Amino acid sequence: MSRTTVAQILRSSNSPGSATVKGWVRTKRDSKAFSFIEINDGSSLANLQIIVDATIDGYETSVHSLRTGASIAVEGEVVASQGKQKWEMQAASLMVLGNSDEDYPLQKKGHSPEFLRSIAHLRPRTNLFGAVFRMRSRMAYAIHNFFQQRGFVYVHTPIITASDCEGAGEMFRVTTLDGKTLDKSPDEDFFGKPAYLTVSGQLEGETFACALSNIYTFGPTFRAENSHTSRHASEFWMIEPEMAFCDLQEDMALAEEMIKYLVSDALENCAEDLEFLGKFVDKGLLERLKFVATRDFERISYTDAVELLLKSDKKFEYKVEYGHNLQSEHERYLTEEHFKCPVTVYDYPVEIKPFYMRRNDDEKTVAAMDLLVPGIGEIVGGSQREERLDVLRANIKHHDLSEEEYYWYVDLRRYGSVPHAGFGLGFERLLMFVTGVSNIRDVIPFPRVPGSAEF
RNA sequence: UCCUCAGUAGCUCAGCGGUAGAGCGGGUGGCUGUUAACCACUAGGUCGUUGGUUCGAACCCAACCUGAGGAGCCA
Repeated sequence: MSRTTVAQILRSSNSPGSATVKGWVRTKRDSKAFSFIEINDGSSLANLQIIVDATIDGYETSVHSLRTGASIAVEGEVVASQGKQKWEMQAASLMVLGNSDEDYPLQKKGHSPEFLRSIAHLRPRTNLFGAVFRMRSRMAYAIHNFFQQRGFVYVHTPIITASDCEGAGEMFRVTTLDGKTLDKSPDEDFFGKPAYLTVSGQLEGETFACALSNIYTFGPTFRAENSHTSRHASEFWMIEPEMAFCDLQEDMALAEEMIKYLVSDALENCAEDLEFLGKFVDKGLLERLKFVATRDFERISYTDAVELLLKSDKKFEYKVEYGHNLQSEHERYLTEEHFKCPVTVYDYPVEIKPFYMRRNDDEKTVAAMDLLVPGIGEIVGGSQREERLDVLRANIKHHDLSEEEYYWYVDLRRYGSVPHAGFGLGFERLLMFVTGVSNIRDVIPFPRVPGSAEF
């Protein structure tokens, strides 16, 4: 008989009749005449309760010695439960596929996220991580839906790249030189020049936007920053749409629309997992998500934001000053205390932003934007790109970059240049926002952070 | 890179200068449909590491390691 998932059984409205389920034992309660076994196969948060009478074949040898974590296959009749769940299974036969050693580390009680991180190979078997990673999968799917429905083309930008800097942080070097040859010149290395893991697919994305109009990337990126916070990882996934014939206004509108779309999709399709997360991880989660899905976001220029911060009674650890980046505490004040909703801050001072952002007519600011959300801070960063050849060239020079290195990027401005814009969305930051999980290491299957690349 | 806090049983923690403890988990047995089941018994620890102070250190001091939180950088 083919396998029925736990989710299929639990969600059926009529009695499903006889079925075979396979999964892992979450808990077992023995009585003299029978045992209750709860199994989970990851198809849903909830477990299926199975009643095994002691009269069943092999009860003494198999069921009695069954431990938490064991994998089993059970065939039986699904019947209405006398307990608090709707359905349960009366086992006709039970097969132990693999018992679990007695030192199985997952108990039938709450564990700290730090401990679970140390057993990242087993943590998807917990309610929390099952919920988080089902949602991660759903959100990835929803991201593709969002862009595909709008006619965006999915582009795979390279993971190994030779163009350095881009102003997006420290890079990991990729090399085949070993301990003996490490002092050799990069000319003799695998690619004939220094190569790195990408920190962003944006520049390559722009080349495709300048041909296919609307594109997006969705893939891993790497930053060798030595940052120790709950919001940074060395390897993370990023979504980067890029649109030709597009200005900053349309760019901001797309970012806001996207966040709303993803939050709505989660509410619609991850109800069971969200209910769990709202109960055990973040009490205000559902309320916040519903709020974000329905309410308009705020927008404020950098200049106005600075003024607003200066006028506020709030005491900040760091001074608010025009021309400086907004500190985390400033961003959080805007989104969490002042507006109490997602806020897009736009038109930043030219000095604090990278070379490719479009200079505004005031000559003091660039057409850049950051979308801030409560609890996380910056979740999206984007800009309209500089499409004017002479201005871009001057910027490259001003930032001490080599125009030769970026000849292909400059070429886009020589052959049919168009206004274009895009943004980057940190996938894990989105997941933190949508799941209420407060540490980035708990929304990525195997986190890589400075000093740690286990599993 | 900087600042702060924490490392005691498999897990969560108490003990804070005088012979190492609890709950949960594990093992064994019992049990009336249980649901983080219940009851009884039981095994389990170089108290993160290395030095120092002391008659005596899990406890005081120093350095280091690991983890967490925050800052910066960013997504």
